[in-house]
Amino acid sequence: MRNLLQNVNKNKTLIVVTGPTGSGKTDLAIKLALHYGCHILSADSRQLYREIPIGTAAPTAGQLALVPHHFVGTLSLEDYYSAAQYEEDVMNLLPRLWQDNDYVVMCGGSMMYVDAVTKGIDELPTITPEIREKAMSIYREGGVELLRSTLLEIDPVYYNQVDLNNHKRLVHAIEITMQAGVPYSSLCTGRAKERPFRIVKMALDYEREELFDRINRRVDAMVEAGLEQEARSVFHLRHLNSLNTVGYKEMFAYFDGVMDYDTAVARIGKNTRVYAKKQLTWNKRDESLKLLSPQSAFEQAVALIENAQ
RNA sequence: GGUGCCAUAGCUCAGUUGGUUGAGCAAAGGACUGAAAAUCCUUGUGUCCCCGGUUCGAUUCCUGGUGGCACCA
Repeated sequence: MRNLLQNVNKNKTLIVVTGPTGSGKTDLAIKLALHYGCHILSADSRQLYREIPIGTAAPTAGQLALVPHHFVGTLSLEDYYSAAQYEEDVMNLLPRLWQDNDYVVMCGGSMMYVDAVTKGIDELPTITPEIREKAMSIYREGGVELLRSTLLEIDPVYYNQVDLNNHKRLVHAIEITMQAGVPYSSLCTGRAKERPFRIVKMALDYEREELFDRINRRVDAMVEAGLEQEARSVFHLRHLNSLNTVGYKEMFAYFDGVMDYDTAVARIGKNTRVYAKKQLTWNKRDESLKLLSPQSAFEQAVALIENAQ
C-alpha cells in the first residue's frame, strides 16, 4: 500500500468529519462532499453491516444516491473486520479516489477507525484461529487471573502498562505475543505514521444538553422506523460481536423476556448517551480536532479546509 | 374544617435507640494500538422542608408553620 500512496502528495486532502453519535456528521459530510464533488468514506464500525441500517443510523438510500459512499453496508454480520483491516482498505482506496479529485470526506464516530487512518496502527501479525482459540481458552479456564500470570511471563513490559482488569486487552497481548514469537510490547512503536496527504479533522460541537436531546429524538425515530423488527430479523445471530451493539443487545434482552419493552427502549437511549460521552472523551485529547459550532458548521468547515491549503 | 401519615442526593427511597447520612436508578470524569456502538477504571456535602424548644450536641425528640398524600366531614 505504500507504493500506491507514493503517487499521492500534499495537494490531496482527507476531510475527516467525526464527533459523537447524533451530532449530524452525516449531513455535514454530504454537504461537503457535494461542495467538493468527492466521495465519502464511512468510519463507522457498525454501519459496515448491511443487515442493520436502522439501529446504526446508516445513511439512507436517498443520501447514498446523492454522494458515492464506501464502507456502508459492505459486510455481513458474520464477516470478521477490524480497525487494522479498515486502515489497510482505506489506504488502498484513497489513491484511486484522488486520481480525479483532490478531496475525500471521511465521516464517522468510530474513533479507533479514525485514528487507524489518520495516525496509523502498528504492524502486527495476523492471528491464526488456533492461536486465538488458545488465548481464549486461557481466559475460559483461568479467568483474568490466569491471563495476568501468563502475560507476566511472556511480556512483563506490557504487563506493567496494561489495565489488568480488562480481559480483552490481556487476551490480545497474549495472542499477539504467541503469534509473533516476540513480546507484544516490542511491536508497539508508540509513534503515529506520517501520512503523505493533508488531514483536516473536525467535529460538531453541541452543548451536552442539546446533544442528548438530539440522541433521544433519534432513538424515538429508530423505534418508529422499525428497530424492533430489524432486531428480530438478526436475533438468531446475536452471539456475533457485530451485534454486541447499542440498540440490539437491549432489544435482545426484551425478546428474552428479561426486560420489558419500555425499559429496553429507555436503555437504548441511556447507552447511546454513554457511547456519545466516550466519544467526547476520546476527542478531548486530540489537539488536531477542530470544533465547529452547529449553526455555521458548513461555512466553518470550508474555511478550515481552504486555510489548510 | 377534623384526624392520621409523609417531607433526607436530579428521581425512588433507606437510615441515624440523639454524635451532621447511604443504596438503586439517573448523572459526571477517565483509559483506549488488529472485537472499539467493544472492553475496563474512578466519582455521592446533600441548608437531612422552615422557625423555635429540650440537650454538651438535633437530620433524628417536642411545639408551631409550610407543602404533599390518605381518610372523615
